[in-house]
Order: sequence, then structure tokens, then C-alpha cells
Amino acid sequence: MRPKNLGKEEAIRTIALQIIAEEGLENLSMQKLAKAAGISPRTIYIKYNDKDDLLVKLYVDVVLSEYEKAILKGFNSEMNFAEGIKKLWLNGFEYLKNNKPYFALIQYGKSSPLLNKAYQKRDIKQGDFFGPIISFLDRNMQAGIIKKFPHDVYRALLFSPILELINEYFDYTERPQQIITDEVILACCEAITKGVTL
Amino acid sequence: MRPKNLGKEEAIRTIALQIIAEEGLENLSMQKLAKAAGISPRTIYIKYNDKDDLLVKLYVDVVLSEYEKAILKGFNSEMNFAEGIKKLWLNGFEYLKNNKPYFALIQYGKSSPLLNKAYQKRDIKQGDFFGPIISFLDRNMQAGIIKKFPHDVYRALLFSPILELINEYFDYTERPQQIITDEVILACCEAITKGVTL
DNA sequence: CAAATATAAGTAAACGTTTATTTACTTATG
DNA sequence: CATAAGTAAATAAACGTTTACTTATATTTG
Repeated sequence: MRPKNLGKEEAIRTIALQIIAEEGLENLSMQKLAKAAGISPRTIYIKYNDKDDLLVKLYVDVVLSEYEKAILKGFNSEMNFAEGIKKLWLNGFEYLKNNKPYFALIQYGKSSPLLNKAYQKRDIKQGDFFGPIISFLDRNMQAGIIKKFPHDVYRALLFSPILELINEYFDYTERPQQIITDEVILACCEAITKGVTL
Repeated sequence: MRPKNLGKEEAIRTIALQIIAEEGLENLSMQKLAKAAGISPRTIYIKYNDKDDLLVKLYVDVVLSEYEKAILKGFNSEMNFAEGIKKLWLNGFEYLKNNKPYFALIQYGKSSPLLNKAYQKRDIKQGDFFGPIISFLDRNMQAGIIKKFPHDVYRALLFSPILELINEYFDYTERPQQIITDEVILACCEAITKGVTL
């Protein structure tokens, strides 16, 4: 039996993310993807059931899963609150500013109904996806170090600003001077931390 | 000369936003829109040059323009910092939770390259779009009441959390209990305000 | 003051293109 | 040599947009 060419699977994923980042999710077609990857459209269907399956797997299994691995690197739920948040912010900034295609799909995850639903479905099943962050927050809430809010509220408070700052980082790569520097990220992180600390 | 039927123009806009909110921007087609609005596809082209023109006008002239009118209602740049931010947050929450289609397109504005670019182009030209908020921030920075950050950084710090909370508000409308209440919004607003205050 | 006219608004149906996906076939290797 | 991986080409459906035509009304004319 002829063996799978793993390089082709890799090419599909990489080039799909590239097209999404450069032209938008709405401009990714199976035929364009196949041509850009130098393969036949049929080959995509050997590896994925259909277009939705490809997109959901790209989003959940590739982008979100690697993103979370990256932001949790060197983090553990026993860390001091300010240090923990700082670690998560710097990890996120460092990772996403060097992986624009990943960031682009994360942004689409907030608007596209397909990706939105896919994430919710998997998130419930998985549970330990953002596990360390959840126990980190729980511990700090219980210890009276930070205000008591639901996890989803903390996600909005602590992590939506850093994603928006990364969005601006990419906007500013097309302008004469970058304003979203490590210093700005750190200052913002401190502001957010101060805001939720009791 | 036969006069324009303004009701049809209204229907195009309303139903387009509806389809985008319910099925996503990627599932809005001119033929689907025409059918749903009970008109011929040609009629859309009397009022808009092409699909991109329709989407950009929907986004900039309808959604963003009305959204900004709504959040600036009762706000002026001379307000006390905490009161001003509170007003903007409550206005935004009240308006968007009752106008889901508007919120949906605002979310797409962050990922879709078409809408992204359209906004930037117009924003530069217009200038006074978010004008009162910009002078509000400038005044408070100059007075040493809040930390010094570029406007774009303040947008991320002050307003991305409320948008994310509204996103969660809509998620929770499909669950047994709503957790994003006025009280939660106010508590979050206070946390954010505290974070940036000197 | 009505009938005729000019004209943009609007329609139904079609245009060529692109879409996601499949069919029929070829290729590489355990 | 069996078999799944892979290809080239085709499929029907949907896409954005246009063509050829009809309709409604503000204005002009008798």
C-alpha cells in the first residue's frame, strides 16, 4: 500500500492558514488551496471529510491547540498572580506576533459561526484545555487576592486586551513606527492586573 | 420618473445584517439576499455598485456610524474619567445587546480584510468619528489622572473587554442562566478604570 | 385638468465563472 | 500484486453580475 505523504498534509495546513491570513477566510477555496499546495483537490478530501472539517480541524487541532501550548509554556497555576498573568501575556505576544496566520484564524473564530460553534463543542468536552489558567484563577479568587468573577468574565478582562494589542501590532507593521512594543505590553499587563487585584 | 422605494433599500440593509448575524458573512450571497428581501438581484445593484460596496457601506455608514452615535449619547469629553468610561460602557452594552446584527458585523470588522481596510481608510479621513473620546482621553492624560498611552492602546485596554463581554452575553442567551448582567458590566468597568488610573 | 411622455426604478431570466465535491483513472510501495 | 494515496478532469450547484424588458410616477403637453 502506498504510504501517506505527510509533507502534503503539512502543506495543506500551512498554505490554508497563509491564504486565510492574506486574503481572508472568505477567499479560501478548495481549488485555490490545492493549486497553491501543488496537489489535486481530491487529495484534500483524503485527509479531510469536507471544507468545514478542514477549517474546524485547522482551528481547533492546529491553531488553538498550539497557541495554548505556547502561552502555557513556563506557566503553572501555583505562580504569584501578577507573575502568572505577565507570563501568559508575554508568551501570547511573543508567539502570535511571530505566527500571524494563527492569529488571523483566532480572530475569525470570534465571528465565524462555524468556528465559534466548533470551539464551544470541543471546549466543553475537553475541559482541561485552559485548565491551568482556570485553577490559577480559582486559587487566587479563593485566596482573596483578586475579585470574584466567572471564568468567562475573566477571559474578557484579562485576555481580550492582549489580543487587541496584537491586532494593533500587525496594523502597525504597515506603518513607519511600531508602537506596540514589549514595554507597552508590560505596562498594559500591569494595568489590567492592578484592575482586578483586591 | 419612477421614485425610489426607500422601503426596499431599508429591507436590503436590515435583511443583509440579519443573514450575517444568523449565518455568517461567508454565507451572505446577493441572490439569497434578494430572495429574502423579496426583490430582484438587479435592485441591489441600483443602490450599490457591487457586493463589496454594499458590505463596506453597511459596515461604515450603517453599523459603525449608528453604534458610535449610540455610545456617545449623553457623553461629553469634559466628564469625570470614571463617569465617562461608565457612560460609554453602559451605552455600548445597552445598544449592542439589543442590536445583535450590528454586533455581528462589528466582530467581522476585526477579521475580514475588506471591512478592516474600509474602516481604516474612512477613519483617517473622518477624524472626528471617535473625536469626543479622544479628547476625553487626552485631557485626562494631560491632567495626570490616567496613565499615558497612545489612543490605539487605550482602545484595546478600555473597550475590547466590553465587546468580549457582549459576545459572552450573546453566548449565554442560549444557556439556562445569563451571567453577563448590568452588575457584572459595572464591576468590570470599575476594574478597568482602576487599572489605568494613576 | 387630464392624457402623453420621459426616465429611472424595478423585474425575470440569463450570463460566464467559480464553487465544493466526485468520478475514473494512475502511481507508489508494504 | 493488492491497496490506499494521489491525479486530471468533470460534475452540478451557486456565485456575482448583466441583459432585455416592464412599471410607476413627475413632468410636460394639449
